[in-house]
Amino acid sequence: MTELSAHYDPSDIESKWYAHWESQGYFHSTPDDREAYSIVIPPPNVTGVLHMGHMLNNTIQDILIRKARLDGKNACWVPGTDHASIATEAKVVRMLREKGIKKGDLTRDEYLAHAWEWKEKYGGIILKQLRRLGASCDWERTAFTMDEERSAAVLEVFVDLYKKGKLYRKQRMVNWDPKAQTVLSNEEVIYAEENAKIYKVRYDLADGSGSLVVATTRPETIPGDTAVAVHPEDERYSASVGKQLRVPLTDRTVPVIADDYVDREFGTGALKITPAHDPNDYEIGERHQLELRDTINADGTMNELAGPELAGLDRADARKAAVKLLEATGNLVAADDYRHSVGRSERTQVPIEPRLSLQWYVDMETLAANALRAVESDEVTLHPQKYVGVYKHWMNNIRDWCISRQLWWGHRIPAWYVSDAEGEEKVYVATTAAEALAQAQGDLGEHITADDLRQDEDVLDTWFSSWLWPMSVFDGFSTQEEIDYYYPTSVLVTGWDIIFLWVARMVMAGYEWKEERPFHDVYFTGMVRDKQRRKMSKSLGNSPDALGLIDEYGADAVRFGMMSCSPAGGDLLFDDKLIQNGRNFCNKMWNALRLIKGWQVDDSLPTDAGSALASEWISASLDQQIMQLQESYESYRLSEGLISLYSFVWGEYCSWYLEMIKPEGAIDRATYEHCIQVYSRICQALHPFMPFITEEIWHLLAERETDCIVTPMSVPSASSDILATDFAVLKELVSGVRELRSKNGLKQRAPMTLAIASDSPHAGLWSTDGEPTPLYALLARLAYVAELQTAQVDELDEWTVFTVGTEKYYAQIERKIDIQEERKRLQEQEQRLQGFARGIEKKLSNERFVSNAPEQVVALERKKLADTLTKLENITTQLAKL
RNA sequence: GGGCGAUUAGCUCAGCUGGUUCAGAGCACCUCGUUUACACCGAGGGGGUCGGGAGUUCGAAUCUCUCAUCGCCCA
Repeated sequence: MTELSAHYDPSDIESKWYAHWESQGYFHSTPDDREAYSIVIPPPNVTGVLHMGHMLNNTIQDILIRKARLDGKNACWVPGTDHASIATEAKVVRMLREKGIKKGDLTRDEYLAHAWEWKEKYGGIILKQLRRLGASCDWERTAFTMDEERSAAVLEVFVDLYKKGKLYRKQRMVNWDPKAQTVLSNEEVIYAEENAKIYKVRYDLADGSGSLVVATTRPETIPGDTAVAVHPEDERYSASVGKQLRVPLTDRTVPVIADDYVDREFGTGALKITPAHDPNDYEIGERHQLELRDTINADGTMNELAGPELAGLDRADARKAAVKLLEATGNLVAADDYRHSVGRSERTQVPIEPRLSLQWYVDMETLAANALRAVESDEVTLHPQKYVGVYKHWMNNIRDWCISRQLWWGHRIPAWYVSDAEGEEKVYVATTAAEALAQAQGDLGEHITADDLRQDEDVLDTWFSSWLWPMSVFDGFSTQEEIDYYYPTSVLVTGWDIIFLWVARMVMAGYEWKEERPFHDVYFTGMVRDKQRRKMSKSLGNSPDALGLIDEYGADAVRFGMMSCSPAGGDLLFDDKLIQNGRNFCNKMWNALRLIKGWQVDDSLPTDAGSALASEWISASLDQQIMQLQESYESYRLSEGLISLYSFVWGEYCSWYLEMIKPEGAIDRATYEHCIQVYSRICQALHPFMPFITEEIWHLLAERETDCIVTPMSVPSASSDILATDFAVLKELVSGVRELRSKNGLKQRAPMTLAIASDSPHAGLWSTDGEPTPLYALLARLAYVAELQTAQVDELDEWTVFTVGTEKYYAQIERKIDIQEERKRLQEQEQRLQGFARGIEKKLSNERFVSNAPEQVVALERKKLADTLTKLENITTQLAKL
């Protein structure tokens, strides 16, 4: 076991253990008698590749699932992907274009065949990549939102909502993406300030009595105008209200109407109303029963209603053309620079076109009420809590959910349309065409055939399948066994940016179909950003290559780096430095292993008292550490837990304990075994965070039958800290001696003789009845102390004095210290302590403090004061000696 | 315009229900060190009065108000 290399090399070790764990079936779960602990993965897009956000998110899930496994629970982490309608459609269309195929030339079925082919070939790469990270998913359960079970669930839910009257179809103003030719949800529209022009256009009154000037950023929509609105109290225009205006570029006239929506300060105070192309105008149009003139086609080109000059032009070109025409007719009064917020499609980046469209909606009222109550009553707990406010605000201002998308890739809406005898359209909603036909026949007569039924062309919003995910992955809509066992899931780990799109909707669905929350806790991760706080994005190119990082530093190092700096809900400002810390930590642990494995064990050696005491202390200290870690888990403070473990391993175990027991020659059996036992427990505690290196060290420490990943860790319920204070003094004294050497230019290992006043309360720590204590043995070893004398203070005049807490220690050394510096340092310290003492004195002389504050607090203040006064005395002594 | 949240060392952040020696960590910084686990290291050190102001309290980084700055969400 002497051939361990000086540096830890993760590459082979990581692949070796992942394969081993998988072959042992540790990740697979089936219901049994144990308590279930389940997590469903936030399904990444099937088109996705691993990026920093996924790594952070999935590391957290893996930590929680591994911890549950170590706690002896039946841990089940279900992986999968979602079909990502828009993103996948974009990829497939591009692939087809490269092959010279236009989507428009294909039938729906032909197109879908290509899409599935693409999905089988390239989709779900990300699931393979997650293995590199160490993700212990139950791969046998891998689900896809468009596979058979999940699709069946979607259709069933759609039909159910329809039967309950919670679905409706309505003409509404929607966010239309003319490039993708689909509706977008508000969340898929990104608003940003952009430079544009605002045009002032003159509209003449039809009776020739004058004109109004209207301000608009969209002159191309003028042919769609059906009114001009002014504020009812705007005196500038009160005479014009009710009159007709000639619409420029057309031969139509429209009325001037009064509506208090109009902002008198904005533009000219006269607003052209285009109900078919602006959501606000649409509402005004409804109030005033205005005509809808739709002048723009689905693909963003102008139609014949826009007039012969504009028809056929794209929106942007039409705007330029309209400006030219307005100039020609003399109606253009001004064109000023203007900065305003423009909404663009998250996917295609083109400006959103507000468009009237017949869409399916979910009535959210009752759904939202349940979801609101769940969070308010803490049935579903959000971490961190600050998102509760955001969540409630949204739930209280809920809007109906538009679920149809004008795409082919996705779940086709299970609604069939038939025209009845009067030519009126009838809708039949059913999970199958046959059922819909039966309904239609029952309703309209046996003469109706399958050919008369026309299925809705649209598919459902991808979120309409993901909101069922915690139920559908357990096939909860057709079988009971698994869902009864695994549902509700334990925790959901996701980004706060999809709190409405996904989290809230899952809560709604849970109560709607299982009458139960989908998860107990929600852990929101922050966004991964770069050092300048910019979001990681492909276009900025500021995102490191996730797999590249794993290749370079190892998965454990990457996991450590990300987790060490990611409080719940807080952003992670990514820096390679973080990952390097992780690598350094791995190396530290590796070298601790090398040290231990390099020791010769001599069974004939007795255990010395110092080592025995050190072992007792480190075990108690680890107990404490593990209890603290447990609390960190319970409150989802994973970063905190990891950091404190890290400090324990590096600081307490390596820097103090291993140095305390490090033998000159061979080591005794008991100390050796103890040190290995403690290290093994460390491996278990650290395993969820850094699974690979802990498994490796676990097996190198000792021959074992079991793997670290499945060896339950005992969590102490209480631990003794009686040794803690003694060891705190020991450490302080060791540091004090080291500082003394450092300041006096002495070699760290030069033997030194110390003394302590015989009446010092510390005296008993180092010797009893003239015999050195075990603690002294550790002091001698760590600080290279040759002797510690107990003497009367007046015998120590020639010695150098230094302090440990409130106690004076003396050292027999040759001073080489910079006296000026030291005096300055001590005087500064003196001043600070004097100020501190004054503060406490003031507090203690305040009668109200003494009578109101708890006894303990007052006693503590008294002790603080006494200690401070002692320290001041010590400083006086030290100064006098200089 | 409405809502949510933030402001603690050079940087990134802890500090939970106000009180355990005038605020902790990691990184960065400074000094020293390469005699056998680790320079992906060891030892030591410097650095902040908790955004400004007011208030509640015996006592506030921690509670309240206010101002300022920033971020996010929604209009």
